[in-house]
Amino acid sequence: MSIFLPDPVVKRLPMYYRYLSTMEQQNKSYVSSAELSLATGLTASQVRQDVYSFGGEGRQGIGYPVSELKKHIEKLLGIHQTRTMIIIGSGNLGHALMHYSEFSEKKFEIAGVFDVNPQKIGSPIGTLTIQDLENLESFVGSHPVDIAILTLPAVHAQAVAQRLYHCGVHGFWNFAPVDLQLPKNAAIVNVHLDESLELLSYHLMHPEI
Amino acid sequence: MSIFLPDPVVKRLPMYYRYLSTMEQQNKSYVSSAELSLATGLTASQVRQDVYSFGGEGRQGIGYPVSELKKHIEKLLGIHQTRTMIIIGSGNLGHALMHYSEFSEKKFEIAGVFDVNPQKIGSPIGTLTIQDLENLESFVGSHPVDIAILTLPAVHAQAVAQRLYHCGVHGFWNFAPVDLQLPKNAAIVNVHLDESLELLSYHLMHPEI
DNA sequence: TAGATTGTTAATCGATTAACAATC
DNA sequence: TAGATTGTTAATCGATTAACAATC
Repeated sequence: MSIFLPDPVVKRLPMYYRYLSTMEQQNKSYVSSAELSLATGLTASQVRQDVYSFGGEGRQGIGYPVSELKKHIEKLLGIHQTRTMIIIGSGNLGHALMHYSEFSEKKFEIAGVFDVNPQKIGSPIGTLTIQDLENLESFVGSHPVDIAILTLPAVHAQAVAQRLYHCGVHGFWNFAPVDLQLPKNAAIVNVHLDESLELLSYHLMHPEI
Repeated sequence: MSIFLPDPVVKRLPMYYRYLSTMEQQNKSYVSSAELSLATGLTASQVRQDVYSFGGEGRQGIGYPVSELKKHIEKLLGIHQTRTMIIIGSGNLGHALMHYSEFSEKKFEIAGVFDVNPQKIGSPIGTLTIQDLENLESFVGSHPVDIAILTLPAVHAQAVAQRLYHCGVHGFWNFAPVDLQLPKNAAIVNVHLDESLELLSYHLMHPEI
């Protein structure tokens, strides 16, 4: 198992995983780099280089075994194991993610939802009850939590992230429009929706040929 | 105004814009590449190279004028003008984006919401009413629409995107876990939440040092 | 003037692409 | 065997970093 993977390769792993999942459902047993090239928009050469770099194995003259390669990527991504998540902030986005059905299929489970608004604390959300953010440390102390989903206002994100880090939560899926400053062993992935939309605006201004 | 900007630079524009906005609010008039380096995590050299490449101007010995640089990026991104959007799919994510308050402040307006579910059609959503997807073409024909937000099931995304493209909508903010195949003058930005979460899982598996 | 910081070219680094031998 | 396609090294391309002259 390779120690180091370049960041561009890592970022492409989920996409490979998605196409391989689709192909597996279609009972496709082997896929060539040429076919993956067509699906992903990458060059066939890059597909081969990627698979080579992350240690996947194919059969010359035949292609890559779909299920096997999928399982290999699954392990690299660590999505063969179940992850426990909590949601911080029960606003619109928090609610949407609470009910986002893709998660359960993919072994990501939501174990708690927290808010500071007294109006919301105690009210039901899915099969759970919104808890007071005051209880964060005690909850995390008694339940294993892998990932915190941050859907709270930007001004509070950094402080809450620090509290989470200090009680042992090292994974952050951050929807607040700020960059979190945490020790480098924290795993942070940002979903900056405002920036994403601004990027779309740019491409509308500057369409390709 | 530069004709071509490399993709990595374009992707950093929204981040520069965010930091410059914050600094403007703090009444900071000039910012150096060293300060931007600290904030963004990029090197000062890269900040200067970026600004140089997208045609921003600073003052030697002083730094970059915050408001001026912000306005410059604003124009590049095209977010000085108002954009009209419609939402396709009034599920959890569609609802959340409908109420996402960041938009209105930033000149992105939602003009319509569409669904195929007869139970939902006709019911209110914010200040609007959910419309039948059948009415898509007639609505777009009589209202200017810049961007379609796709929050519908993956299996229907491609077909609806094609309908939209053919009636003149060329901007797609795609939340469905598929890659859309459209003519290359279409502007597509994907928000693949499942892939984003899988990437986080990878980083949890392989923390930095 | 001295100090600070940009503007801009050149050097370096790393990612992508090309090529083709290996082999199924 | 002939054809197809991977595995792997080398070449190329482009992005980042370094350097320093220009100038505020």
